[in-house]
Amino acid sequence: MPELPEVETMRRGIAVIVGSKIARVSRAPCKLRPIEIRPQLRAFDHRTRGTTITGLGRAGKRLVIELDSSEKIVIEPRMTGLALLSSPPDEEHLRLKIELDGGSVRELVYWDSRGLGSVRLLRPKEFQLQLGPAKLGPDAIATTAELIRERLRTSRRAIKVALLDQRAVAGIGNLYAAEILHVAGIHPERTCDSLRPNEWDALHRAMVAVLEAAIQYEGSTLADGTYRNALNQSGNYQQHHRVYDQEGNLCGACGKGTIVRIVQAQRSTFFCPVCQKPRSRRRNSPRGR
DNA sequence: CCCCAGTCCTGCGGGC
DNA sequence: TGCCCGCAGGACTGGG
Repeated sequence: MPELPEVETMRRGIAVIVGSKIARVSRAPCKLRPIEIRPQLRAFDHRTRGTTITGLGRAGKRLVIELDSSEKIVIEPRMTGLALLSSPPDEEHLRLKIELDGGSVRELVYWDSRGLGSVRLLRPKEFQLQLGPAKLGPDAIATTAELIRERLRTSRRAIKVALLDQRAVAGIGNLYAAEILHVAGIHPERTCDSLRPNEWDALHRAMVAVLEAAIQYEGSTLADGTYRNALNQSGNYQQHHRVYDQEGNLCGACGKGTIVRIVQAQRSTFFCPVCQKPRSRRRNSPRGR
């Protein structure tokens, strides 16, 4: 599931397309339901044809292709979308082709097995509206402990749930939320308003450390094998998962706890009950007669 | 403000 | 062996 590290890997992997011209945008002959493209293909092709790709960015979990027309192509892979320069995993899930001119690669393709993703062409104003600060928080890898704390410290939501809120902080999904909280030693059910300043610091440090390590390893390719880099190669960070999908395994960090799975906001949460204790309340709870 | 359930979608694995 | 069901979840929406 592409989260920040996977999308960042995609971005780096397709960097060679900068400077190329878009020759044509076309749908691949995919028999499955077409993915969402906005505007519709005709207009999309018309508005992009002949433009030059001037840069590549990332906005949280979205890939941003900047054009010299000042418009931007925003690719949102959701669960299974991939931006590829070559050899897609198969032909039947190939959804969109962006044919290129004047560079070393002939086309950029969008492949998506479940088809939940989207490809959109946005004018500057639309981009600002849809991906601006009102909709997307600061990028998880380029923010500060103070900023995160400021945004969340009065919230009564569980910290794990809040980390998935892209308006609070952008780029974290279910997998990395679990990994980050484990490294930070914070129980996923702790409410935001219960975290102390030093815990926000620990959370921020863990966030940067986990996401940067995951980028170094080119993301996580899970058992379903869906996530791949621009050249259709697997990531390697899954070998370093401490808690995600590790239910029943011994925690590698403490060697004592067994990883458990709970459900929060209809999503699986994995954690180590030894490394991530709920805040002790013994001290202040006068109980008994 | 926040929470919850439902929605989109396909592939896979468990259970019978 | 084959079929059905439920699960995976990112982002969004509508109701409470």
